[in-house]
Amino acid sequence: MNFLKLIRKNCLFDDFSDKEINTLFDCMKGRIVMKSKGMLIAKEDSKAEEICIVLEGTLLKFITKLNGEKEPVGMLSQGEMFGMEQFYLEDKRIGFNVVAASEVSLLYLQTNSIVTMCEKACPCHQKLIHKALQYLSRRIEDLQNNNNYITIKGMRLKIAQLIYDKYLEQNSLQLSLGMDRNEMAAFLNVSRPSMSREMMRMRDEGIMEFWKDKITIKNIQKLTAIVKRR
Amino acid sequence: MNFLKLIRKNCLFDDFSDKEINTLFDCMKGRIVMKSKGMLIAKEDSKAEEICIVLEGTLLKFITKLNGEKEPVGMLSQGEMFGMEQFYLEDKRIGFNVVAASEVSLLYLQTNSIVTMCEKACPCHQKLIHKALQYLSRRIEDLQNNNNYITIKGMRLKIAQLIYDKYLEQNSLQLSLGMDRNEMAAFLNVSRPSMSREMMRMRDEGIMEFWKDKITIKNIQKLTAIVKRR
DNA sequence: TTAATTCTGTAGCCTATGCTACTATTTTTC
DNA sequence: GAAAAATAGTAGCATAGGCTACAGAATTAA
Repeated sequence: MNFLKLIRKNCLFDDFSDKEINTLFDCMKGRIVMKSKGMLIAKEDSKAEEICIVLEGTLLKFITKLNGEKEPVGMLSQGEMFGMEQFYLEDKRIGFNVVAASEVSLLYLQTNSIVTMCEKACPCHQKLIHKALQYLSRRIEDLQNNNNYITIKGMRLKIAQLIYDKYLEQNSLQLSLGMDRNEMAAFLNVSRPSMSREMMRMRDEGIMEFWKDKITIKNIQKLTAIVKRR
Repeated sequence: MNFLKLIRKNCLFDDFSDKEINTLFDCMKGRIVMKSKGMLIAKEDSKAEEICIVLEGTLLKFITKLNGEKEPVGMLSQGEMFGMEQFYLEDKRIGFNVVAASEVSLLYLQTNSIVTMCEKACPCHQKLIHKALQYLSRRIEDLQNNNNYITIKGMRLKIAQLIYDKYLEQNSLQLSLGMDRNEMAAFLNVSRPSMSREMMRMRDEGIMEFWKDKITIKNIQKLTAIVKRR
């Protein structure tokens, strides 16, 4: 797949013309880097001076806990990026490690030039700034929503809400969670066996069926009933 | 207190000159509005077209739950604002109600003009954009930190971490929480009696003393010991 | 000052959930 | 295709913490 198609997977660049992208690429001192699986992309206390956009492959974010254990805190797939929100902070500290989960190609762009580039205030300049503000705003919204799952009281409610949201998102009674049980438990901030136990109960009550990360909602009324009264 | 001093309490404007502020005020179609205690400032499903900065007084944010109950979700004091992060979202929906908790004076500014104003790319334009990006980034950081408390397992750990953070922040063994027990419990996402119970235990063990929202750390070693091994 | 209301601490009960195994199944590796 | 490593379900026990209810302080209102 060609470079222009790839870069448009990223939300900052999704509606720029070929010409504009080339201009921006120069403006922002773009450079493309390939890394192989397992390589360290960024250390958690390094400073963000560039945005890093995933063109191909997957990155893994993790932090090192005080006891030395590594805790995964998310992943970045095609089109996603990191380094933007840190750049504008006092210390620019990234706060997590990034490692390649597969063969990856990455695009680095100077974050700095988002604000300072092209003194003539070219039209793509404005659009890019708007996109940047949009991106950060969405991150805020996401975080506020993520809080939601963690804040929700009750195992059944957490599970139901997650499935219900995926149902709305994928608009189908057959949905894919996109994570395994461990990840799901971590995401909901509960223990895996307890979660499993409750999922089995819900299956027994005919609310849903599941196999690995595929869920089939069998009784949408019951599911909505659980979700609605929170 | 004069207008210029007041507007500089807001993080977007904290290092602009008088002249620049006046320019921006015109550019962004600034208008100042007074409201009295109890008045509704914004409804939760209205659209953000302007930023609203608190010049004087305090605003209260709350959401209406499905059962009709009002749940407070934060407050805005002098210099703080709302409406910015929502403006760049698809639907611009604010998502919470805002009501005046006291006599207030508010400054409204057209969010739109942050990106589009002064085609000549005047210097204050760039600075303002940078400030906006900074503000949003800080919000992200804040949210990520708030998650922390909620994610922490164990009553004692939650309490200890909160107090420890306040200790670092206020740099004194005698500190002020700035919230009552109910707010604190809500903030840590636990029940008030359970929290109280644990606080009493910690007092009995000589870790701390407290009276209302004032805490005195009696044994900082013990406190750090709790916090350090998470 | 008294009354009303809002905070805080206390007690006791009970359930939801964490945790530790262990097993069965599936996927990966070589 | 056998062995190894993930992944998922099950069971049982221990307990942290939720909830209700009440009492005493302290603050606010009248």
